[in-house]
Amino acid sequence: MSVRPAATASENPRSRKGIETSRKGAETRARVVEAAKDVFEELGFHDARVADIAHRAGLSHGSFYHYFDSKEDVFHAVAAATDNALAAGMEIVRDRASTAPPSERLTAAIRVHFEAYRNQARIMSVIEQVSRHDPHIRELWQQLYQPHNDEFAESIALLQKHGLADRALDPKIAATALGAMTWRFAEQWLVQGHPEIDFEAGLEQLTRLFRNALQLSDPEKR
Amino acid sequence: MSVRPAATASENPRSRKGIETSRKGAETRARVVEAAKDVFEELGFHDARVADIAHRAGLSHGSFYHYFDSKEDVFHAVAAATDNALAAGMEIVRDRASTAPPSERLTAAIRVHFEAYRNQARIMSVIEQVSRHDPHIRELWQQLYQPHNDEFAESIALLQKHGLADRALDPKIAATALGAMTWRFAEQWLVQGHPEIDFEAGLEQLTRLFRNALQLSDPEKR
Amino acid sequence: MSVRPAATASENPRSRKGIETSRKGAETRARVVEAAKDVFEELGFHDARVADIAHRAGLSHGSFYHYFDSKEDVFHAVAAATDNALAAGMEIVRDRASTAPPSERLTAAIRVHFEAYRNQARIMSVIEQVSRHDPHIRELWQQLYQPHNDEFAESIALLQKHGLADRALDPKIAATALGAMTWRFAEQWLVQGHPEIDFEAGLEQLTRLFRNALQLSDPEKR
Amino acid sequence: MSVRPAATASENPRSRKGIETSRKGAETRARVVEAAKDVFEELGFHDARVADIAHRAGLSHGSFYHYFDSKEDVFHAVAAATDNALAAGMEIVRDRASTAPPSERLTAAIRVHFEAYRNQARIMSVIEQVSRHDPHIRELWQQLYQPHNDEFAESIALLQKHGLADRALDPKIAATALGAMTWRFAEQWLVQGHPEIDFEAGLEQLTRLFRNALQLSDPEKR
DNA sequence: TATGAATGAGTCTTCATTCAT
DNA sequence: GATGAATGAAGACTCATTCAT
Repeated sequence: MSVRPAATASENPRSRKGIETSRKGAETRARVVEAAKDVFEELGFHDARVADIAHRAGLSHGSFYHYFDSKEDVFHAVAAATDNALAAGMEIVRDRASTAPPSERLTAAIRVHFEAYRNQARIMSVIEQVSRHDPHIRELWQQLYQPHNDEFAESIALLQKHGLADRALDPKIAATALGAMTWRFAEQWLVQGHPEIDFEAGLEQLTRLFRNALQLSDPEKR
Repeated sequence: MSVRPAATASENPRSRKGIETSRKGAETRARVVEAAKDVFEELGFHDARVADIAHRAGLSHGSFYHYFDSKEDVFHAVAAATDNALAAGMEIVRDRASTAPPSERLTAAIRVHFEAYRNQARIMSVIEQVSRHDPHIRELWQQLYQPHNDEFAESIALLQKHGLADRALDPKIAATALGAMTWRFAEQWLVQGHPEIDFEAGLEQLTRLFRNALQLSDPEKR
Repeated sequence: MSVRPAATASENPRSRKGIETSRKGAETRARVVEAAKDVFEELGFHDARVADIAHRAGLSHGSFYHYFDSKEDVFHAVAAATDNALAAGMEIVRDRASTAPPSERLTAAIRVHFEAYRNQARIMSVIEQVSRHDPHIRELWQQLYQPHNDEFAESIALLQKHGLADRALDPKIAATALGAMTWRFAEQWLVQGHPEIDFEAGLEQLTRLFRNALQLSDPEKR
Repeated sequence: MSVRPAATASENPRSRKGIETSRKGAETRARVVEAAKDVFEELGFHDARVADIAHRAGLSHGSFYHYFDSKEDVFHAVAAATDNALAAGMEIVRDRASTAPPSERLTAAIRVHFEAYRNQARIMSVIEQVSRHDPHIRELWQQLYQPHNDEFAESIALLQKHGLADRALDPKIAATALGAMTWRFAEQWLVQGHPEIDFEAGLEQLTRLFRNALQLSDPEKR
């Protein structure tokens, strides 16, 4: 499922940048990416100025261009980093998932997702916005999101086959709709702080809505 | 629940602009709002230029400022108009709803929502983006959205009281999460065209997910 | 022979600029072109800044872009204007030429050329430089220059046919080489001021070199 | 006539740069000059970046400044090298010239000139451009060109005195004008590839134009 | 010698907004 | 009401050059 290709692409921009990089250079570059993430989170993409980013990275205005070709370019790097961070979280579910019963797997998956989201929430909100106008970001995003959606759809289909989930549901649509719920709810809850409920309570409610929606029943309960 | 009439939107309804609004002036103003909506849908808020809007309205660059104080100002007018259009749709549900059984009311509500969304989908996507950085828009948006959410939460609570819905759900959270699902799914489906399913099929699946999630049972079925 | 197409092209840039232009606007635009010509003559293309041009036209920095898309764009306008000015000069020769004997025609043509050049010399020097890196300018230039060269070659061929010019010369090559002499000598003489001789003396010498080179003999002298 | 040795070109031959020039250092320096020549030929002076030159020389960006003080500085070195290459060609004519009859000497001189030009044509075109704005280059160029022009003028005067050339010509002006022809024609022909004729044919025509222009007659033909 | 990180002045360009007519 | 000319602040980006290692 790895998203490497896209990530790599934005690390080797087409320009001469970074062909030969010293340790110090790599560190500075990382500092710039972090600074960019902070600034984008605070101001959004459009209102963020390259000068802000450079300044926060403790760098002169011009030095920014030693590392990135443009504001878009850093943004791609930030998105790729976020992408990687989230992907790492997702992997975990996959492994743990194999043996456990469906409802436990679901619970685990939702928890992992929200825990990952909690750390990346603000920047992801920005990424989503930008992806509407930047095909490159959109593609990067699809590459991360799509596999999970497909996998989720397959899980639903499997459960239906075993009589453990509502057979009237179209797996693809259900996966998309429930994914939409998770994603959007996470943004409202964790970024905009509404509703004001504690983490465990939110998780529990979300999980229950999921189970209900799929009419999920565990095998041993039969 | 009422959402303020359109006049509210442009902040200073009787400000410098439009003190003496002739018939022709009102028509031109309306043309500008429409043009603005088109342009915002195409380019988003930031990339839309006042010149684009004026041009599409068949107006000179400078004349734009006879009608609106700024780009923000037109945007508010556009948002208010959208707001009104959606609110009108919502009213209908309310009236029809009183006598019908819960599941029918839900079905009707979801249909109305998606039908309204279908026409306003693109501009709403833009409005959502802008609302993240524009408190005025955010407030406007809250004024529309919150009442529905509250109403929805109350309905859920009522159903729970009558034993017609899953009592383990927190009405507020459930209302928010299911609202998030509807909203986000509508955007993916109707704006981005994914998944590619026909309108009735999408409606049917969404409705079923809703019913399942709430564990909704109709009174007569008991 | 008119070079209108190219000239027109640079007057209707692809952008929205100048679609509707008032009298005042046209005047300002003309002032910008003149200012640009002055600045380019003084500093050359690369060292000329848009700010210089705007300032010399008595215009704010940003207003420049009301009339032209870029520095390149004004340059094209300047080149087109020069092109037109020279072309007008050339026309004259054509008319007068028909009846006069060859040597007189030659004398007249050389005089006209140098008189035209004298006024446009500096800017033409710049245009020549730019044309090496700007295909658009190069083409514009070719459109002016080529027809004259062809016409000159035809004249030589005709004279050869009548036994009035050295038959061992290849008309095309001779036309090109003598054109090169005229052009380059004019630049050294009229732009760089070397050698320091008066206008009539220079003209007389150049004319003699031309006549000698072609071994031109007038019909009546036979 | 001698043109200053290459050292002159880089202004401060024993300045900060190259105080202790090792064998390796000298080689690298030569590589930079060659790289610079290539880049200048391709992009012209203004569009050539120091980074390009360093890169083509297989050198790091910063190392460039071990060898040259500035972009101007390398350019001077390149110009000096070209100057030397051409001067070498010219010497040959001088030696061979003394005994041969005028027309043969002319033929030889033109051939040598074009053969030299053929190899240096592109860079010379750039040098000419730069010399318009760089007094140092202009002077360097004068130092090469002027002596030849003077020598040529003297030759013409001598021929006139012996009745072997058109006495109505001013030797200085004729030398300048014919030099202009040679120079400019060479550029059009050898750099821009127009007209498309083979080397010998071009040479033959040019030579004939020269002879005609001067009304050159060989002594033995008298 | 060599490297590449860092600098910052210099320019172009965009665009919302104002204003005289 | 309408026009389009004019403004100027804001910001992105380039590149020659310096410097610590």
